[in-house]
Amino acid sequence: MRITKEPEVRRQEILDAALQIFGEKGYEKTSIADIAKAIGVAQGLCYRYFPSKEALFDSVIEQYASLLAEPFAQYEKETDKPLRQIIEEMPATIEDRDSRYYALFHGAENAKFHVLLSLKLCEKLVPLAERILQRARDRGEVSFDDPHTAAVFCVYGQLGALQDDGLTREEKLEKIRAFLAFALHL
Amino acid sequence: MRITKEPEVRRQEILDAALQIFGEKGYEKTSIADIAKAIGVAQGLCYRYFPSKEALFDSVIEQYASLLAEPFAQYEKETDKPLRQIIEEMPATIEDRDSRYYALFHGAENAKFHVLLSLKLCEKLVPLAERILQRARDRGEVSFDDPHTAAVFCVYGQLGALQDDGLTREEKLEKIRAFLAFALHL
Amino acid sequence: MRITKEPEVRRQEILDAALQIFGEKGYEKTSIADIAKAIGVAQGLCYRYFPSKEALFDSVIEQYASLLAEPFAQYEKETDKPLRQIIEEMPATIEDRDSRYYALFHGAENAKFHVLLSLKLCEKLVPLAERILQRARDRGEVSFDDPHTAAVFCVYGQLGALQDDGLTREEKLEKIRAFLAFALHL
Amino acid sequence: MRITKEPEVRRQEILDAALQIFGEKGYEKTSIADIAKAIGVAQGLCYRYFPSKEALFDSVIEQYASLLAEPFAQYEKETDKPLRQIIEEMPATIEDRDSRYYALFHGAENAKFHVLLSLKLCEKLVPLAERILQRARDRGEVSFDDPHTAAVFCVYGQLGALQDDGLTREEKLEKIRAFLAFALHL
DNA sequence: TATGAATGAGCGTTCATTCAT
DNA sequence: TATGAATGAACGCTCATTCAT
Repeated sequence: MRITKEPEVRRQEILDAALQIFGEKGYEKTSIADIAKAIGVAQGLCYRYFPSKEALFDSVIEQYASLLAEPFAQYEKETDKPLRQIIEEMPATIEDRDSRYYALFHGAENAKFHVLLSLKLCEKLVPLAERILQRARDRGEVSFDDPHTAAVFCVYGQLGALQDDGLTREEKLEKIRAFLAFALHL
Repeated sequence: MRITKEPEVRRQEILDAALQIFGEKGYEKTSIADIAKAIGVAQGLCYRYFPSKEALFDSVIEQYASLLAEPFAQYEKETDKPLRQIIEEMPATIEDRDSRYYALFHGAENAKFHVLLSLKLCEKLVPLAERILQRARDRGEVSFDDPHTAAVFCVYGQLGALQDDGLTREEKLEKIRAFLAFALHL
Repeated sequence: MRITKEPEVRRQEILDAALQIFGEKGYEKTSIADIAKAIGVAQGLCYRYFPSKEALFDSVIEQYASLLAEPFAQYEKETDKPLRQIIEEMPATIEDRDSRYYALFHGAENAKFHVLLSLKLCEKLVPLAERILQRARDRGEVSFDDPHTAAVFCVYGQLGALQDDGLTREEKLEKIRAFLAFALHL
Repeated sequence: MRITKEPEVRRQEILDAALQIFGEKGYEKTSIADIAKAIGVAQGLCYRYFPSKEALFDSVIEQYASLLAEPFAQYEKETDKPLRQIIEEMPATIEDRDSRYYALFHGAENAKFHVLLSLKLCEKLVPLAERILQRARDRGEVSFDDPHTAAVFCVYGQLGALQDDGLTREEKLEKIRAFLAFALHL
């Protein structure tokens, strides 16, 4: 039984399955056969869309980090709220979409996948955060010299705080908000 | 020709070789055979000391992160300098030892190794930074509510800033110092 | 040079080679590489057809025991001869096909293989023998209470007698016939 | 800590542990290391007592089959009861000692071990059974031509009957007794 | 007699990748 | 575009066995 689909559709199908399975089992323990089987397709077909397993993996990380960053990018583009309010709302915004896949990312097996993805996401969030901080500075809400470094600290510091064990997600977010308000002198 | 060594010595020998090679080629492209060959020993011997390749890898990360954290731990234990001065000196201190192995960590192949190691290092640095911040607060130099979260942001923010491309190491460090002084209200 | 075959054909090819080599060298001393090499095929291919070496071995035993039992199954289905005559003819019938592979089964190396196969064969022969004895009883030729146990003794006793050393095959068969006639009160 | 023992004691200690573990895990999945560890001894020591793993295995089978046969050998040497009574008592006699280790022999893993041991045991029982039948014939209780073949059928038939599934041990033994009485014309 | 670190060869297995169809 | 049998290279790992102590 041979089902033909639009190349873009097939490509996305492979990416979706790969995300799922890489997320569950990690890079090494996932085989191309696993991915192909998950969408009911011949192994060879994956190689028409991605030159190698590693390239597929990188595409997955790239695309999924973008997906996770997207709602925040939207938010950043549209908002002109005061920074204090943004900090209040931001984490919730980010997590909206995240939570859909959140379950995947906390096994023992896939810790490395999680880490790689988180870092990629940070990379994408930094310029957004930087723009927000820039505008806040332009409006006189804050007064640091270097919005880029400030953005880096905000984003990666948040990563670290979320990584931290021992608290509920909600508690972590509350602490993040409090510290950001302090550090940015709001 | 059979050379017998003290178990601890052999174990460390394996760990050292593994660090070297994992750092050069990354986890997957490194085989146990590579490591064994590097120290002129039978493959099987590695399995007397580590139950699996993954366990060996984890031990390498663990030990090397400790090694990198050690000088800073020393520094933290002995110092009672004002926070401002610590920030001035700290990065240099950390990098002393780091630089010895620094060359290993920036290939394209081993990015994942680097990332994992950095994160492990951050884990180890957070409690040290926390203690320093605590003491500074006790001395009235700073006034945040939550030294733990502050430490997390300092350490992970620094990670992000060092990860950032496009600047020399020295420039990055300068920006880190500046932002820390600002964020901690010094 | 890549030769593709029908899965069933390939599967059988592997089974045949495996029988040959397991029979010659025994389970442990046979490697999958040996089997693959014998049919000029990549090792990995064996794992498309059998999930493990042990599963392959079991399939070999199973299939070959069936093969050896088959002529006797034929015979059982068609015959309605008196029991006395069946005993006279039976061993010869069984051994027809057996002898084709007989050479394989008497090295020192493969004793275990032989034993396992023999036992499997006995398992398959018992129900056939039971049916024969049942019919003989229905015809009043014999008069035991429990045809199943009788069949078990006939089949396994024969196994023991053939296993026994020191006589030619023909002599053993003659003794088997004589004892069966006696034990069944013919 | 180095404990020296009489060679014979050590040898037996190794045999006992090997029986235990071969019985549990089967030949292949048992390593010399397992056996050595079980008695708290260095691997190398096993090689002072047995030239190879296979030799150790064979010794285990040999010795344990003898152990199992021993009570029946005793019985055979001392008894001059009528055959009918021997048949009544025999199975119980055999199983006395057997049952001590019986638990070991019915996993899926060690089926092959069980089979090999059973066959070895049969080998050892045949001459005993033969002597008993011989004496019974001398006393005029039975009247077959060939006591050897009769013994073979009795012993191996019993093996098959015990191997058979679906009945309790007690039921099997009852059927064996009944058939033997019939087959030997008692 | 006993140790246990070390060997070294090999094995089962996996899998990314290819290619004839 | 899609299949899936086939490849081939390697890899993690095991283990019987040895040997310096």
